[in-house]
Amino acid sequence: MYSIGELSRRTGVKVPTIRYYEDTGILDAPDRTGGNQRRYDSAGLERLAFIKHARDLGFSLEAIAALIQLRQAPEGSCHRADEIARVQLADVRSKIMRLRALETELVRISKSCDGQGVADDCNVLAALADHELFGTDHGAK
Amino acid sequence: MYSIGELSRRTGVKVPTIRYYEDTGILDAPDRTGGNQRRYDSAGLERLAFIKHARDLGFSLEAIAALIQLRQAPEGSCHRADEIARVQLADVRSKIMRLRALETELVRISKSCDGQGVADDCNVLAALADHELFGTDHGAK
DNA sequence: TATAATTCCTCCAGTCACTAGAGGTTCAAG
DNA sequence: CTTGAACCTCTAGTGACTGGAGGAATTATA
Repeated sequence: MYSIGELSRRTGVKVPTIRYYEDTGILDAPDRTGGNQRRYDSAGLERLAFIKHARDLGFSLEAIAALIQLRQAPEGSCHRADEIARVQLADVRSKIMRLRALETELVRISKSCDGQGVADDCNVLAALADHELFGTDHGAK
Repeated sequence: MYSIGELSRRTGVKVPTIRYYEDTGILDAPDRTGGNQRRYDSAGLERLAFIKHARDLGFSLEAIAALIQLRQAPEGSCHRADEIARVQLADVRSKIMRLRALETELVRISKSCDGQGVADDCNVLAALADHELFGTDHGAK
């Protein structure tokens, strides 16, 4: 049996976050001691590790809840789990593309500024003020 | 003079977001008509375009507020603006690296699942459950 | 066994950057 | 002068936590 702090140490999930997961229903409420403290078993530990890993991969809590549903209904189809993972992959890829464009632009901005001049003719500020310098299609989500 | 809707159309920033920017102080409160409606001049338009562009580049509103301070104190040093841009660039790069690691992992997970099996032996779920499958260093921020 | 230090409890508020809705007012066109 | 679009304020909600207050339980040490 693990206390909430022990669970936190073993999974790397902060204590208030564990309680938050319980509140939202993604983590089952564990048994309590006579003094009302949470005591987790290895199933609880496993579940939290699963959530942590999925969160680290960028899955939303909503997606994780769906994944857990699937785990608990083993006769269900794998299709949905695969779909969730593929949506997540597409999302990660689009984020990477967007960030790469930002990187290019920031490099250009930073390169043009040696940090020595006065703000009045600072290229960082000028670049930010003037859309035309690099086209305007940054807003795409 | 532009109404708030006109400003929204010209900058691509939604109306409630413009009001939100005013609330937080990042955008100056404009003059009002007799009927209490906001009317912006070209300075307001420019300022909002600046904010929009910086937001698209991933700057926080806090960082943008600092940048605006610098623009309004033209005798100040360029150094701070350059620093803010460089921090932003470093942040973008670390996000890209993290996302690339996630991409690799998600590809591996997805490839192992044809979506046809049952959840009980679905590799997506197994991969998520088992840290050991790909090492454990996903939590690095 | 007594005490001290640590960990735990609940509840509430705050973060960031918006977004949405209710209920009412003003503006511009015809 | 009427209609309908756009505007106003205010409140509350989003996601995924994070932090603090104030107090109770547990664990370690003397």
